[in-house]
Order: sequence, then C-alpha cells, then structure tokens
Amino acid sequence: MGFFEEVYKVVKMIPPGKVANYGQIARLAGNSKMARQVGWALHVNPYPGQIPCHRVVMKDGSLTKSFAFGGICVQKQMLMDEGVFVDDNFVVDMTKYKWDTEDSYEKGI
DNA sequence: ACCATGACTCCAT
DNA sequence: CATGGAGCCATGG
Repeated sequence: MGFFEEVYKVVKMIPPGKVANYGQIARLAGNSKMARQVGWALHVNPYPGQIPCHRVVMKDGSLTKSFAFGGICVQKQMLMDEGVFVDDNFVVDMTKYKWDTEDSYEKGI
C-alpha cells in the first residue's frame, strides 16, 4: 500500500488553484508508469475532504468522466470555485493551471 | 499463474 | 483535431 499513501500525500500537496495530471502524480509517487494505478487508488479510496482528487485531471487537462463524486460537473464546480477555469468541454488550461513543482523546468520553454 | 478490467499515456491514421 | 490501437502495471476472480 506504500504507493497508495504516496499518491494520497502528493495529491494532498496540490495547492488550491492548480491541477495535476495522473502521470505527474505517478512520477512524484515514485513511478511514472503508475498513472492508471493513481486513478485507481483515488477511485477505491475516495476520502471526501481529505484528498482533493478534483485537482487531478488528464494530461491534456480533460476532466475524468468517471469521477466518483457525482460526475465531472461537480468536479468542474469545485475547480471553478478555486479559481481554475474549466470550459464547457470540461478541459482545463494546463498551460496556466498546471501544478508546477518539479516540472518548473518545463515552463522554461 | 492466467485473463479481464481500468479515474492513463503515447503513437499512428 | 478526433479516434483507435498498443503499452503500461496493480488488483481481483
């Protein structure tokens, strides 16, 4: 279960107004290939209020259609409430809202 | 150990 | 840009 706890820890570290993608979480948790397991971990352990899983989106900024909390509509609502703009296609502008922690170098393009 | 599934990601068309 | 197939790995039957 070590990987799970790492995932939860990383997700909880995501600051408000920012979003992270599964690959990022997986990489921070130790394995870049665990993107699917990250989503699976959040799915089997939806701790409401403890893990801001609504800040975790696809690499292109798309919201997960299988969101456990009533749907992506709720997720969009929560993100918008934090200042993250989500368009009608449920896609976040990753170039502006992507969580910058270890990919800061990526912004230096 | 094998097969099926999945909140992912990459590459080809 | 949208869609489909393949690769990826943990979990469950």
